[in-house]
Amino acid sequence: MVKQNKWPLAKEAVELIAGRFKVLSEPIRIQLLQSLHDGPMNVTDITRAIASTQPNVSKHLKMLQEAGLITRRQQGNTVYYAIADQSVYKLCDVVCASLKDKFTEQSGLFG
Amino acid sequence: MVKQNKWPLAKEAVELIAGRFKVLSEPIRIQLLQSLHDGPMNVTDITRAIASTQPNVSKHLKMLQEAGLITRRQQGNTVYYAIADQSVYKLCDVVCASLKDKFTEQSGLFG
DNA sequence: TAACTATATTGCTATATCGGCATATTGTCA
DNA sequence: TGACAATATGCCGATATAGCAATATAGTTA
Repeated sequence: MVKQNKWPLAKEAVELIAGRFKVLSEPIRIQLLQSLHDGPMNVTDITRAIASTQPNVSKHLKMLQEAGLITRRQQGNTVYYAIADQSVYKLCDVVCASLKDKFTEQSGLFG
Repeated sequence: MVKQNKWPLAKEAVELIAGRFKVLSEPIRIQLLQSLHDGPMNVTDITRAIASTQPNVSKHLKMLQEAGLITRRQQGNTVYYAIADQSVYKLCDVVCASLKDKFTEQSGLFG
């Protein structure tokens, strides 16, 4: 039961949709979004949380921000990022359910 | 109201999720999935429907199939592909809604 | 078997982007 | 102002993948 929008989608709409998926297509960016799930965090703490380097984290946070998925708030010389679009969690959950189904089905092949 | 799975997700789970998004991150693959929305189609018809080349269509169909999103059925010398995972439409709809919200909000900035 | 059709594969070039490193920028505080 | 801390940016080499063109493969039919 999928709520449908206008079909077929315009070419430009398709590109925007694909672009959104592209933003989410890197594990580190999924991790960043996850680390912001329970509230805003600054770059240093995020860097520790996901065990990456600060420049790399900053770079990917910027991409997420430009995509409108997170917000940036500077306070003194520390910068807090926060989730701007809760739908990303919905997307992850839908994918998780799909993957789970798939693996369950596959394991069923062996009784 | 987002149904939560186990958090934080394991590193391997994050990679699988990102991988699923990566499959959906190309406009042509979104188009392919759309063209299969109303039922199975063969490669030639799909190629016409999305105005691409046959080798390119075959390549991307293969990727979608390997990701478990579509199925392949050969009948004679024509091959029919069909949707295997309806969740992709759900994903597109969630993204569409998010994008629509974003643009609505932005247009609101101008009264 | 030969010709034909439908689909898949391979080799290629061009482009995009990742992570790492060095460094620039900006804010704070002594 | 100078030293320091937090964050951002620019450059790099390596890798991935898109689309194209040519060709291979497999099924059909005469």
